[in-house]
Amino acid sequence: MAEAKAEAERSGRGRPTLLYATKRLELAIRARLEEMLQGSGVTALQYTALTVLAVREGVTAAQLARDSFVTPQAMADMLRVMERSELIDRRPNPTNGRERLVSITDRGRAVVETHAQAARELERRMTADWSPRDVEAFHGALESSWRALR
Amino acid sequence: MAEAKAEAERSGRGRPTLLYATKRLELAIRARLEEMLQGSGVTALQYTALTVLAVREGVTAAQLARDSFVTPQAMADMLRVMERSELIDRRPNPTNGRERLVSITDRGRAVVETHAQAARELERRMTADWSPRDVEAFHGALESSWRALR
DNA sequence: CAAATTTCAGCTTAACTGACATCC
DNA sequence: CGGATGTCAGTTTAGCTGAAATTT
Repeated sequence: MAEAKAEAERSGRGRPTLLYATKRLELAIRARLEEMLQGSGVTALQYTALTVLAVREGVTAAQLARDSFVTPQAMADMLRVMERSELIDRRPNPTNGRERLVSITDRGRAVVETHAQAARELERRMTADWSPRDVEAFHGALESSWRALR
Repeated sequence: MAEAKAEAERSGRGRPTLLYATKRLELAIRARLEEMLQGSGVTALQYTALTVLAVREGVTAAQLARDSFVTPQAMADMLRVMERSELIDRRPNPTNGRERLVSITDRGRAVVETHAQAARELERRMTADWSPRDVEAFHGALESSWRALR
């Protein structure tokens, strides 16, 4: 057990692992997002999904599930709720009968825009005092490590 | 709605937001951690908590909850399960009767060590081809943005 | 047939809110 | 007393597994 402690010391004076540091940041973001969305009728998870769908038209639930590392069932659950709230709609793919393509609705877009200002503020708060280079590097690092785990 | 799309374009050709990029990475890490822990009897969440407790002796549940941005009740739930599995124990603080200090047990430490190799491999995979500088910068960025949201 | 997408059903876990006792 | 800690009870949500229908 002394070894575990020594290992931790060697790897940076008790600095949390990359794995934990990522989780911790995600939890903090979720907490702040939920504050921001108080009373809006959408959850932090739904809002995050909407920001993705706002720039990604006509994608299948299965593809979204793969991108997000959740099961198709979990994604279907979320989409069903969002469809009921008319934040998204799903239409059969004309060129592939079994697929249903997901799109954001005008109402979904309105939700995103209503909170866009606050969301940008949140990101700005996270990256206050960083250079544009640093922000760019952080973006790149998050994306690159995500891709490495696919 | 054309504005939302234009905004997205301007901010980087449909690049996901920092908020989503972080969540997506966290989900990917969790999925890989759970593969790694198959059959070990601990969840990804418990394992991550154990790695923290391995380098942080004698802390209260309330403090852990604050650090992790979860409610005290959620933390209590998790600790109760881990105590039952004898991964941690809790003893009254001699200098403060109401507090119960959490410590990792030898068994908890053994779990961490059993998977330390695989966890390091996971982190290495995330940061393959990065310079030590880049890894350090990523660590710093995760911690700094977490701190900015507290 | 094999593979992929979607859906249904049932379940477990992780979180929440609210209330309350306890202790400095 | 006020503030923090811890716990109990009940609920909700998010995720899972397993199984089946459908289509390419």
